[in-house]
Amino acid sequence: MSKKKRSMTIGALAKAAGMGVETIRYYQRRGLVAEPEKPYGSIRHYDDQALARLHFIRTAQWLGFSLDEIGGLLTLQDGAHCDEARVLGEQKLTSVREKISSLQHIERALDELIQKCSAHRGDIECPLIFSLQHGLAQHPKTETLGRSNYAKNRTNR
Amino acid sequence: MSKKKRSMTIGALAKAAGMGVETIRYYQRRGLVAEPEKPYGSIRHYDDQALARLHFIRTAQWLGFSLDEIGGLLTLQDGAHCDEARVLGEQKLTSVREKISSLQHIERALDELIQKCSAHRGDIECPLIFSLQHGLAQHPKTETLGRSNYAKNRTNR
DNA sequence: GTTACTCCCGTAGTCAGCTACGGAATCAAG
DNA sequence: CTTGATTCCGTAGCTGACTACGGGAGTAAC
Repeated sequence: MSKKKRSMTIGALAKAAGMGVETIRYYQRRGLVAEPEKPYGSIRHYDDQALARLHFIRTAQWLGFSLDEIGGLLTLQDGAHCDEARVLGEQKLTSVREKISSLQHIERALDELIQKCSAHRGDIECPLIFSLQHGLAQHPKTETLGRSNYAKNRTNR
Repeated sequence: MSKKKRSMTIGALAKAAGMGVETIRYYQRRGLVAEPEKPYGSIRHYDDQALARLHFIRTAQWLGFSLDEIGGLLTLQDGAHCDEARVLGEQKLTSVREKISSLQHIERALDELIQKCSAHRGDIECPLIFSLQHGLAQHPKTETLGRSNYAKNRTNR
C-alpha cells in the first residue's frame, strides 16, 4: 500500500506488522529477516522492505507453511524460480486437502455419535461413551497418532 | 472383541494397544489410566479393562479431544452423564467444522496461486511469491497466528 | 546359571513457535 | 536533567504429547 520510505524502530515495525517485538527478534535469530546495521551507539532502524518480509511470513504461515519452509520460499524470492515455488505450493495444497478429508471423516463420526446421544433417553448407557469404549466403525485403529498430530484439531486462541 | 480375561505385562499391553510402553506410563502419570498393584517383588499385570481404556483414549484423541478433555470424558464414564458427554461432543464438532471451513479458504487461496503460476510463462516475476509479498485477497491480515495454530496444517508422520 | 530381554522408576529431552525476563544502554518528553 | 518508555541481547520458560535414557531388579529361554 504505502510506498514512502519511512524508517521505524523495531517496536513500530512490530506494531505495523501486527506482531510482538520478540517475535521479530525470533525471526532474526532464525535467519528469516535480516538485522539492519546498528549505527554507532544507537538503535536499529527498519524500512518497508522489512515490513513486506513480515507480511510474506504471515501470509505463508496462514497458508500452512512452516517457518523452515518459509525460509526456503524466501531463498526463491530473489531468483526467478517460479517452478520450484509452484511445486512447494502444490505439495501444500495436497496436504491441505488430505487434512480436510480426514477432518470430514471425524465430522461424520462425531455427528453420528451426537445423534445417537440425542435419540437415547433414560437407557442404561451413553452411546457416545459406549462407542469410545467399544470402537467406532469409521476410526482406523491402526493409524498412528503421534506428536505431529496432537494439535491437529485444536481451537485457535 | 476378545472377552477372555487374559493378563499381560505392560509390554504386551502396549503391543495390544498399538502404542509404546512409555506412552502408557505417561498416561499413568497423567492419571488417565490406573496403575495396578504390584505383587511383592514382582511385576504389574494388566487386563482387558486396561486395554479398553487405551482404546477409549486413542479413539477420543482421533476425534480431536486433548488428553485433558479425555480425562474429563473418563470421569463421565462411570456415572450416566450422557448429556454432559454430548455437550462436549457438540463443542468438538463445532471446532472441527470451523477448522474445515478455514482449511477450505486456504485450499481456495493456494489453488488460485498455483493456477496463476501455471498460466505465467517467462514473465518478470513469480505470481505466487508476488502474492505472498503484496498480499492476498482472502487472507484476513488481522487474524492472530499464535502457537496454538502452528501445527494446524502439518502433515502426519 | 548365564545370557538376554523386559520391567520399574525418575528425570530429562524433543518439536515448533513463540513469550518472558533481566539488566544495561538509548531515546523522547517535559 | 530527570523520568519513563524502548531497545538490545542472551538466555530460559511455555505448550502438548510424547520419547529417550540410565541403572537396578525381575523373568524367560537355553
